Amino acid sequence: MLDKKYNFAEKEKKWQDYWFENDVYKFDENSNAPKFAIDTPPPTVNGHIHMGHLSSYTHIETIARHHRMKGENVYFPFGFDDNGLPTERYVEKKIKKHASELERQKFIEICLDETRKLEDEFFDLYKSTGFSCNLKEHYSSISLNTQKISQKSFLDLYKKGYIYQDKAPSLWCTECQTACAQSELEDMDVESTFNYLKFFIKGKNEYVTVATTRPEMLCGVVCVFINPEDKKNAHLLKEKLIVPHFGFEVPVLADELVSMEKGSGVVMCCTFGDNVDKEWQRKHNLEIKECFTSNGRMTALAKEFEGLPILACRKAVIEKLKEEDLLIKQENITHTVSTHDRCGTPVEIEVKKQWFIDVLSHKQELYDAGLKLNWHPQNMRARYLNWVENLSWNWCISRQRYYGVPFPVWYCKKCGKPIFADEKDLPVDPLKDKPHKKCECGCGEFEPETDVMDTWATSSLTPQISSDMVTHKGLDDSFVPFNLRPNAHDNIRVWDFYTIVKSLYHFGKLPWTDLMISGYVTSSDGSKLSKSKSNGSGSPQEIVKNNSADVTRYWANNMALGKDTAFSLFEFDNGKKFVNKLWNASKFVLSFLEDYTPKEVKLETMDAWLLEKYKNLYKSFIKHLDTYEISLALSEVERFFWDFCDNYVELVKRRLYNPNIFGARECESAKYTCYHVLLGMLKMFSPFVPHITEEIYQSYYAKIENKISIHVSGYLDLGDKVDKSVLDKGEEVLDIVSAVRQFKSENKLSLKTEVEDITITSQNCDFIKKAEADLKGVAGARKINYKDGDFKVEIGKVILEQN
RNA sequence: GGGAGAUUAGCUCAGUUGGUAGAGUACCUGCCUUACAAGCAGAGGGUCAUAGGUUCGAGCCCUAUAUCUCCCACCA
Repeated sequence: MLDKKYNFAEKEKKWQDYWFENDVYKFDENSNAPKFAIDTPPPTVNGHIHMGHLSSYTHIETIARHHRMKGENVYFPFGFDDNGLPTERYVEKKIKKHASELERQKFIEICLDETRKLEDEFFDLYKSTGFSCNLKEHYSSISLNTQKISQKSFLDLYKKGYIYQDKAPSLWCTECQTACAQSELEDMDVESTFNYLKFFIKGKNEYVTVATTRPEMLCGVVCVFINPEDKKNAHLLKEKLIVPHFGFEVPVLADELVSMEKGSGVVMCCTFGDNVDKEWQRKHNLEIKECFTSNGRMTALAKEFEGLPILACRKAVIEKLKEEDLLIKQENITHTVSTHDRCGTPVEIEVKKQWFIDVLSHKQELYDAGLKLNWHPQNMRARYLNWVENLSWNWCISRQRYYGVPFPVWYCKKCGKPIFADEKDLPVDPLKDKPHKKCECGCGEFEPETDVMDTWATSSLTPQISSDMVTHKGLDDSFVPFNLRPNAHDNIRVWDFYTIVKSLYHFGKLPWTDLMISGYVTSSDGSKLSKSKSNGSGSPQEIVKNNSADVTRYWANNMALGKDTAFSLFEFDNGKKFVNKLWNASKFVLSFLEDYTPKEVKLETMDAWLLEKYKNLYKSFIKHLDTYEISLALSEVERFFWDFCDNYVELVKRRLYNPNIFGARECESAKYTCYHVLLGMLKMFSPFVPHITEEIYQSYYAKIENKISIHVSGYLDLGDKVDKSVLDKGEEVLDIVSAVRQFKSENKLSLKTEVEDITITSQNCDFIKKAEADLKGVAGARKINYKDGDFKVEIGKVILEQN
């Protein structure tokens, strides 16, 4: 017997411990069942988790449970992305110090320590939400084993010619003082001024107007461009121009990228103010002039402005130009600048020696990969393709930082050639370890590579890192392709893209077959939730604790796939009601099944109808979950469930209570139906609300089915041939019930009020007659008359209660 | 500038092969019905953004338009 009230706090904890202790969700390496491998997103350990993460993980969770219920051998690993800049930034903020202020080793130790604390918090939340990933073992992107895999990947791609080192322009963050990748850029609107400056023509008292938003870069101007079609300014090509204030001269060149309409139609070029400068530098082989130091100060080029931060210098230069009457006018504008997603600082372009993975020469291959993968929802494919089409930088994987996977590389002190570590020695830390061989030039002394790898250079290997926990094969493709890569849409251009790159380059294979892309949870005002801003409505820990894991999961599972949803606790009410109803309905139904053993019986009409309806539901339920339509699957089974409660149970409860009146076989038929349909529903609900379904299952069905848990008990498939005519005719019986209820409601009568008779006009009287006993009961009718014709229900005389 | 999505009841949103507009919630009217008042029954409430088109038939397909959100590009 189930308790009168369901105590979620007690039960949820109980089952979480039970699942954990009994390894209910363990992946079976020796199983012959079809494998379903999930490339679980390792959360970035850089702050506290929010409802967005929780909802996205719930979706993954539900899919994992679904496949387990289908009898598949589900590989659902668990890990943390705890290396790299995100973590460093988190730690820097926390200790209020820049990494460069500490000794390298000390800083790394603090990072390790802080991530461990956060990881404990993540772990507790995963467990208390009932996640069925393997909680007993997890990978970490900073562990030595991961470093080994990551370094091996580096060596392999270098050997295959995908990785190169070059002194080339790369994106630079002056705040984090490191190179970054195109995928780490974020747009930001900034108030700025468009400054129209006088560039005098050498030897003449004439000037050309040049407009710029970056006057502080005047010291780095290398030339001025006009459009080759620009007849008005064509004469300038023969002239030299004098850079305002700084006074040096630069040539005028022509390039079709210059827009004649923008600004004054004449543009100054520095190396490097933006992307176009980068292209011009290459195309016209321009001199490289560095205006900024790596921490965002002006270099000696800026003369008296040397040492000033970029923005301060801009102000100072503008003042100077005003004084010298070189500034014609200023326009206030709002323009978009690219900023670093980790700190919000506008990025600059710097020329430094960096390691790159070539993606630009494989665009087509990468594009085609996007076409071959199954995206759910489908429109997310466009985002990937759009990203690949617009790639303009190779993937810079070196970071001038500290807490990350080191490059397995040294440089010869004499000739400067890189020396690579031997695979068998991995992982290596070039700062501590030394190469075992001499350089080709005969020199035996080396400088270590001090850069570390971009965190994505490692997390793009999650299929290998996670499967290594089972295969112990390291960088290996025996688990590839995984069945599913799930993540939110912000990661398409980052994690998804990079994982595809690595898998194609290493193995020539796609890393997975399917992607499931979740939307964002936004705060109630529509803004994005973030780990640093606290604009959510409480921490996930509190929400789960106050509302139960099942209700929280129910909420998350109702989000349409790929769509952003505003968070609102109000939406939790549905889940609370649902859980309560499921408990009460199960309690009621099971109270009739205490000594029941299921056996075949000739079914009553409405019982047969419900079973047909179940079969119909089952088919579409499986279809929805197989295609990751979680919310549709849930809403369908839920609709069936409420219908079961309000209509079917009402129809048969008298039969269940009174076998002596309705007949033993008739009662048995209802029991048979209740037994199977409730079991089937619990199993279907189990991926969504795992705790309450387990509690109900364990209190009754587990013994009969002899299963350790509902979650590995398999769905209840009653066959897929559905008799559509039975479905329709059964609905007509419900229409009769509905008509009687309406009559009573309109006449303000209690539903149990009895009536003398009802007269049913229908073309299905033969069918309805077979359900007469149930119908009489629920309608409170003493007699039923039948007529052939178009559907109509007439209610006879009301029998008033006799006291 | 390129792309994706949204626009359906007062509110939040479903609606996946084109076939009489749905749910929850709110409001209203009833009902203590041998599970559930965190419940049950019933009622009202919609030119499915706008304008055209295809079709016997369009919320759904096509073409424009409007408003909003997001991604990308531009960012002299």
